Amino acid sequence: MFWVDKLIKQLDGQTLQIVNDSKTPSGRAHVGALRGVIIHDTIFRALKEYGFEAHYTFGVDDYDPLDELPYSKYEQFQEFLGKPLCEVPAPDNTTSDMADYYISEFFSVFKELGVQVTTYRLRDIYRSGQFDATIDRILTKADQVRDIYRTVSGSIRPPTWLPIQMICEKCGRIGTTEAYAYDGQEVSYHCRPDMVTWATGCGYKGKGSPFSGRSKLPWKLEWVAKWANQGITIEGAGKDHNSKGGSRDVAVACLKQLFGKPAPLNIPYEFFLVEGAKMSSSRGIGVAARDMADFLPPEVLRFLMLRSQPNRPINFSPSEDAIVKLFNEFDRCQAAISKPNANPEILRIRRFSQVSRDPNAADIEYTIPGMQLIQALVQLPHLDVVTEVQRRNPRPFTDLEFKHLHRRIAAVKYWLEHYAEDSERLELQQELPDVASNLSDLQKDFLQRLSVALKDAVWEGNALQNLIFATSKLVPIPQPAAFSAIYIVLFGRVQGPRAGPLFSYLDRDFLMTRFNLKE
RNA sequence: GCGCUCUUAGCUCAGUUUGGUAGAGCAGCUGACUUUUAAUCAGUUGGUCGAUGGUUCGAGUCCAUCAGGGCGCACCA
Repeated sequence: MFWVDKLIKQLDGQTLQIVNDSKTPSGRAHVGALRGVIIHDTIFRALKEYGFEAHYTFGVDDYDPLDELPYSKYEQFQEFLGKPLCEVPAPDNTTSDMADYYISEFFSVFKELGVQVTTYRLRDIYRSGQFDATIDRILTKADQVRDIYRTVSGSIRPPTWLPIQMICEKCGRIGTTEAYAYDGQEVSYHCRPDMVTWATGCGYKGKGSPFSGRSKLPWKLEWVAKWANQGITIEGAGKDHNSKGGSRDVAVACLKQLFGKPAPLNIPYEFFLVEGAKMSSSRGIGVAARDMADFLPPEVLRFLMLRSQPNRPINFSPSEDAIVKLFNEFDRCQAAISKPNANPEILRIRRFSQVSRDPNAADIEYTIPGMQLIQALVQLPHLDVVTEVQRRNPRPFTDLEFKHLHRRIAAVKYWLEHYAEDSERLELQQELPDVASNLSDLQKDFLQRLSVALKDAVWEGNALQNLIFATSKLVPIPQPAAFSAIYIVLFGRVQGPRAGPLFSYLDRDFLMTRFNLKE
């Protein structure tokens, strides 16, 4: 059974389900951040399918302090370290602030993936006072919070420690203030220069109201506040939160003890890993969510994210083999739609991979050529890929198929430009490659005969393919050796696209010259 | 140090919650398609389920211990 169906079976009968997720917009969102998004979206879609009244909300944690510079080139942002992200200017001033800048890019991916969420910004929540009552309760019961910290996570807080971060009214920093007293109205705090290593407080000591956006809860308590205030019933988290005594445990304990509410259903999920760091740098991989969405078609990206069970890590590799396999598996999954006895789990995966939120959407039935073929055709110069694949297809493509075909072609081009190793490229060599000198005499003889035979050949794929076989018999030469000879002189590698059709796309004189090694 | 997770066919993984004769896809192999490519179709090989011990009429499944892999947390979110 598909993991999401199992998950929903565990739910109690409560009809209203609120699924929540969040992200701190402190830099370009990594592709791994999409895993949680897709997991929650899949749960959300499935809930509606099962007849629950479901909502999917997504919080932008833009009141968090800037605790590192997104890129070293932004050294001019040094002075903003410690200030709320929504108070830091955007790197290029295209948007009002840094938080908005980064989350906008992330949300643009949501849209393409068909992820529909109700978004909210923590700055608005705090400033509008929606958290005020919760903050008061937490501050009033700070002793219980300290106790939970001690018993659950084993961290000892001084008796004066308060779970609140005031915004320094002098320097505007939020990450450098230490609160030490609350009288029910105002919080006393100290903006300490040595509070954290990544930012320097101004030294101001002050006292002020923690309400209406003048303070922020630390992460663990902020989580509690969201759960308590918004009635969240389902929220998974990456394994970084799910260690014993980690933030999740502390938050759940606080929610129960301070607010008497049950913990939302957790879905602990593993990370999405992109092939080892060494490989990624050598391939110059951009692993931002935006980059991955530019590469993979949306339904393939969804497929990649949700076909693995949440508790399993996903290892993504942009190697040719891995990419071809990914698309092939997606195509098999796609083909299952029209098979009468298809594996039901495969059908579930396919359903939730589709971009459209409508489970009965008509736009999921299409069949387009596989990745190998498109990869080969895209790399042949002066060839209109769409025309060529249409010519081979038994029936005319539908508009929907054209759309997906174009998207797949774009994926191949993106892969070639950003990820492909030289050895993975299929480049028609302008000159005879050096490796051709390693050809055996038999292979050379074969190419020579082929060159002559091509002179009067019918220039059509199957006819050419047959000509190749016939020529190899004349030499005679084992066929694998014959084919690799062809690929070596054309591409400098031992394999390639189906030779007959390939020839038909190429110029007769060019091939005759290339195969005539004696020249 | 604390904790999570994984180990099942060559590869990627289902199956473990509620024990009952080992599964899928790919690869491989065989055959077909008037001839073998990173094509199509049909068929098919292949696993003492990481190790040891225990519970049981019966263990991939439950319990304990061990080994190996991956990862997280340690007062950041």
